[in-house]
Amino acid sequence: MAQVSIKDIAQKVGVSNATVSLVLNGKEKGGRISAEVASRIREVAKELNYEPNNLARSLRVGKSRTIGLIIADISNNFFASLAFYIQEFAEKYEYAVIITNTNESSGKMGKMINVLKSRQVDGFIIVPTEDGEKHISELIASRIPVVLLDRYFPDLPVSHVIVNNYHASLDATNLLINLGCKNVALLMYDNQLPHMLERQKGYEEALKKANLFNPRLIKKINYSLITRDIPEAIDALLEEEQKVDGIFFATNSISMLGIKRLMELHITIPDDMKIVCFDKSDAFEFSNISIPYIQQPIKDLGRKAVDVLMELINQDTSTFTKIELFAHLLNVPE
Amino acid sequence: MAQVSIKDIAQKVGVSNATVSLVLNGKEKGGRISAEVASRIREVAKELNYEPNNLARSLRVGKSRTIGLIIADISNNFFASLAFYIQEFAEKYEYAVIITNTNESSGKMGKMINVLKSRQVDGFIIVPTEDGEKHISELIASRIPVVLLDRYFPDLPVSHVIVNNYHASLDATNLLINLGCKNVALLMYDNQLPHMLERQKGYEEALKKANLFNPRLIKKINYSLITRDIPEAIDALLEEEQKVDGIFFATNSISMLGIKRLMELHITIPDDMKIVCFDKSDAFEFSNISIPYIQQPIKDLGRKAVDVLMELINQDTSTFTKIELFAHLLNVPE
DNA sequence: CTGAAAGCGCTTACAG
DNA sequence: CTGAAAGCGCTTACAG
Repeated sequence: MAQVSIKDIAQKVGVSNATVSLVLNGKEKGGRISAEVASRIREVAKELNYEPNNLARSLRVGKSRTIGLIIADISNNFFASLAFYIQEFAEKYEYAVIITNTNESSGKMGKMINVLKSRQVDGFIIVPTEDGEKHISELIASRIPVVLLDRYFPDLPVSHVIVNNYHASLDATNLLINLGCKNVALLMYDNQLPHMLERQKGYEEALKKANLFNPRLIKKINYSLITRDIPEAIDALLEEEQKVDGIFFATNSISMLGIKRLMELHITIPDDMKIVCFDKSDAFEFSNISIPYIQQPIKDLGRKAVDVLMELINQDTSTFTKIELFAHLLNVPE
Repeated sequence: MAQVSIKDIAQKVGVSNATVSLVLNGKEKGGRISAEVASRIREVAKELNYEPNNLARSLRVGKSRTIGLIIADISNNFFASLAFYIQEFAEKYEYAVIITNTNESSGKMGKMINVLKSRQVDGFIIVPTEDGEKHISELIASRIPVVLLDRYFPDLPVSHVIVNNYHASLDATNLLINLGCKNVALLMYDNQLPHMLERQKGYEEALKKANLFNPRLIKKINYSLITRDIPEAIDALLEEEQKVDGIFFATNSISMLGIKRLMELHITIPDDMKIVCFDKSDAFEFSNISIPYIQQPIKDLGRKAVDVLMELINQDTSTFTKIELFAHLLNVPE
């Protein structure tokens, strides 16, 4: 509407648009603008309640100071916190964040990439979905800075910030073994994403080393059928000949429903069944049992993702940075 | 970088920019462009992998197709879901959403309003903070469409979408009364936001009608000191002469810590203490007791907020719409 | 040292 | 009916 522009200020003060722009951007040093003119410009700008139009600026300078964030499942607490921190850190760089959600659909991820591209985001932070490798590699080809977060594709020449899932899972499984479990199960998602496979690998190696590995105890859950698959998996495990005495839940969404099922069946944790979870659930607060879990450094993940992206945007090189953070076990019984 | 523009297509096909723009926007009907030219343009656009620059478009048409969403506390599950739905519905209108968080600070809310304004958002959806009335009224004065969500300021001429907090709280308190509670406490935040005061009012009226009102049983929590104030409040209630037998928790963040405290003290729910909560917490899933709670229609709140804002944006009137939805009690014991 | 002009990529009112 | 031109608000390279 009655948007005040640089032109209005220039007119009122009686100088050129350029001079106004220079002063308002603090670039007066080069073109030694008289102090009076400068202060007069600032005065009028305030008086007219001038606010710069970032759209125009972006169009001109070719940078939008906007990050496109694509999250696989924003209803998951872990990702929601991640989004929160990314926003906080981006703000420090004076970047805005457009958050979108794919609901684990690679088709939607592709669509979101295009939406955000057409809005001229300067870079992407993406938690990719399964089968999304093609979309990511196309994005890379278009030479827009990208950082993958939490999940990654080992073969793609792209920066990422992840947690060492293998080690975390190794530790978690070893904890159950050290607590005396002989038949340790794994509930994980049935997908081919490397981070999930590495959680499986950590689990397997720990058990193999202890001579306790039994492939029958790995249950794979279909993401879109969790409310059906998880109780079924738990029930199946309880019917195993070798009494299952430990479970490693590979994600917090799985642990949520898994623990719920155990409680429904009146199985006492940790007496009848010892468990370890990947990520904390809010729900832990509530229960009076202390459940060991793998704590990912969410804040650091967010910070690093933003830092790496900013480097990519600013130095305009085509190198890539791979960052791996370590997760730690919490609530370990003494 | 090698961004393909309308000009490139025009040049290659040998027509004007205008023609290309018309065709690509499906506005060929007016200016009867020959079918061959149209299809040739589309062909070349695809071939060059053309993607429109929305920034330029926005600058020209004066609409950014972007909503600024300002949330008071994104770490709260209720608001996170709200943000999620708003995004989903905005997408249907081909609007993007820039989500920002104020952490309940009105100073930050003011800052965020300016950041989003300079990015030329077409409208705002805001969950305002306490003491934020001035910022909101300034925003209204600048004639940008605004919808307040979940919270509101009764005196301000601005659209809002809220839940009838009074009725919900009346129902919740009556439930406790009907279950036989004689001394019903309220844990609420210590602020002057109308939605909070209405929750208090519903609580009070129900108890007054039943001749059970006792102002000593209202405990006000300082938002930034919840981990200290909530256990203290619970402990104080338990020392009341008249044995407190029911508690109404006015928000899910309060209920989370409140229930945790009760469990630490080994107070059995609902035998020793009956409770009702405003909003569901994920944590409920976990516990094997069924806790009655007020379910707000989160999805509808999000949908309505977007619908109202879109109307405001499109019809450019200065009327305002006040929408009130009803919440319902769930998990009510028979 | 400083102002006038060009141009970012798009759309639309207007002249031919 | 269609193309050439203007202009959204800004910044910056360039001429004076």
